[in-house]
Amino acid sequence: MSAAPWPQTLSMSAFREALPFEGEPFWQTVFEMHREKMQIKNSRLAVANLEKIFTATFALAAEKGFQAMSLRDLSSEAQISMGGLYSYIGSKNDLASVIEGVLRACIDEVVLRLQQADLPPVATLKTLIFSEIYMVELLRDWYQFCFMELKGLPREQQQLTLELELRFERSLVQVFERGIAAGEFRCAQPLMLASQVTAQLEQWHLKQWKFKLRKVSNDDYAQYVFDSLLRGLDCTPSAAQA
Amino acid sequence: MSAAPWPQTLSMSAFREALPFEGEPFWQTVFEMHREKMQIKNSRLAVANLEKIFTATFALAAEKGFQAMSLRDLSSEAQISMGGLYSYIGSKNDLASVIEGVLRACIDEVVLRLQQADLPPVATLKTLIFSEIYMVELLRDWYQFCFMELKGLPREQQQLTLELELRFERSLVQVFERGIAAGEFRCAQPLMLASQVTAQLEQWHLKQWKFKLRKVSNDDYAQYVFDSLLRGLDCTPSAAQA
DNA sequence: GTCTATACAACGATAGAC
DNA sequence: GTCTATCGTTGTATAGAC
Repeated sequence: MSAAPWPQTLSMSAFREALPFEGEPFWQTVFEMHREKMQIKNSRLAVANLEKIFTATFALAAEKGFQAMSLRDLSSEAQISMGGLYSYIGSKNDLASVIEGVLRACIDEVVLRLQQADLPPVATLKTLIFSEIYMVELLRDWYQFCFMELKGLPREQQQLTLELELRFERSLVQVFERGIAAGEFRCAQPLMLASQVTAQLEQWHLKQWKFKLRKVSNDDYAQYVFDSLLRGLDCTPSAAQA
Repeated sequence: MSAAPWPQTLSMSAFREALPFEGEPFWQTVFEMHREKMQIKNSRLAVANLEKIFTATFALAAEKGFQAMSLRDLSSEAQISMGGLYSYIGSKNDLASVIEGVLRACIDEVVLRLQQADLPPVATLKTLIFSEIYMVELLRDWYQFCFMELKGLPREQQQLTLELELRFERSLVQVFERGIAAGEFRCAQPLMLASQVTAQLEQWHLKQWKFKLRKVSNDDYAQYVFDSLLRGLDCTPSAAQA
C-alpha cells in the first residue's frame, strides 16, 4: 500500500477511489499478506479462491459465530473441498488471525495517511470521523468479524487491538488540546469525550440493523457524530465550516 | 419479584438494597425461573449448585467464548461431574437460553418499576442512566455473556433483544418530547440522541477494561453520560437540579 | 492444484452403578 | 443426587489418488 495524499473531498466515492480497500487490488494485497501460509503458487487462482474463502467465512461467522462454524460448513459455502481449503489456510485459527491482521493493517494505513495530511483541528476531527465511517462501509464484514471473534485470537493480537483503541482516543485528545490552545474549543473531560466518539463509531458497525431500519445513511451518521462532538467541545457550528 | 417503589436516592448502595439482583435471594429467583428444566428437588442444594454452574460458565465464556467452552471444561471449573451437570441443565444450548431469559426478566423488572415512579423529564433521564449503570455493575457477567453470545441463541430470543433496544430508545425519545413540550429541552434529532445514549451505556460494559484502566467509577461515567445527554437536549446544568 | 477417503481426537449426551 | 463409563457424532486435519 502506497502513502498517497488524502482525498480532497469528504465523500464515500472519493474515499473509495483514494484507498485500496475493495475489488481485485484489495484481494491482491490480502494475498500478499499471508502468501507464506499457503501452498498455491498461481497468483490469479489464489486470489480468486482467497476471496471465496474469506467471504464465506464472514457469512458463516456472522450467522452463527466463528467457533460454531465448522470447516465442513466453510468448505461447502465456499465451494472448495476440505482438502482444497488446507492449501489456502494453515489452520482454522490461522484463518481468524489473518483476518485480524489484514484489518489492522488497513486501519494503520488510514491513520498514517491522515497524520501526513496535517490539517487544522476541526478539519482533522471531521476527516477522522467521516473516514472511519466510510472505512466501516468498505470493510464492514472485517470489522464485524474482528469485534465478535477477538476472544478467540492469540493474546498478542487481543493486546494490539486494545492498544489501537487507546491510541485512537489519545490522538483524538491531542487534537482537542490543539483546538483548546487555539481558543477554538472548551472541554472539561477530553478523554471521556473521546470515548464517547469511539462508542458512537463502534455502534455504527455493531448495530447496522438498527440504522438500516431507520434509513440512516453513512453521511447522516457521520455528520451526527461530528455535530455532537462539536457540542462537547463547546464549538459553534459556524467555526465548523473551517 | 415484587414491584416496590423506586429508591429515593440515586446511589449504588440504594439501588443494591432496593433490587434483588445479588446474593442468595437472586439465585433463588434464578432457580425458580428454570425449575422445570432440572431434575433436582432439594431447593437448598439446587440453588448452590446453580450458582456454581452459572459462575463457571461466565468465567469460561468470558475467556474463550461459550461455543469454544466444552462441557468438560465447565464440569471441572464448576467442580461438578459431567453426569451431574445434566441434572441441572437440559443441554448446553439450554444453559445459554436460560441466562438470556434471566437477564431480560431483570431488565423488564427495572423498566417496569421506573415507569411506575412517574418522575419529571430530567429526573427520569437521570434515573434511567444511573440505574442502567448500576444494573451493569450487579449483572456485569450476564450482560457480557448475552451480548457476546446472542448469535448462538434461538432466533426468537435474538428478536426479543433487538426489540428491547428499540423500545428503550423509543421510551427515551418520549421523555425528550415531554421535556420539549414543557419548554425544557430543544433537540433536532431525538432518535439519534437516544442512540448516542445507548452507545455510551453499551460501551460501559463492553469496555470495562478501558474504564478500569482510567479509574473511571460508576458514578463518574453515569454523570458524564447524563451531562452529555443534557448538552444534546440544549438543557442548562441549572435545570438539571430538578 | 484439487479431490475423496480417512485418521483420530474431542464433543455433547446418557445409562446405570452407587 | 452424584458419579464413572461409554455411546454415537462431529470436529480438525492429512494422505494419497487423480
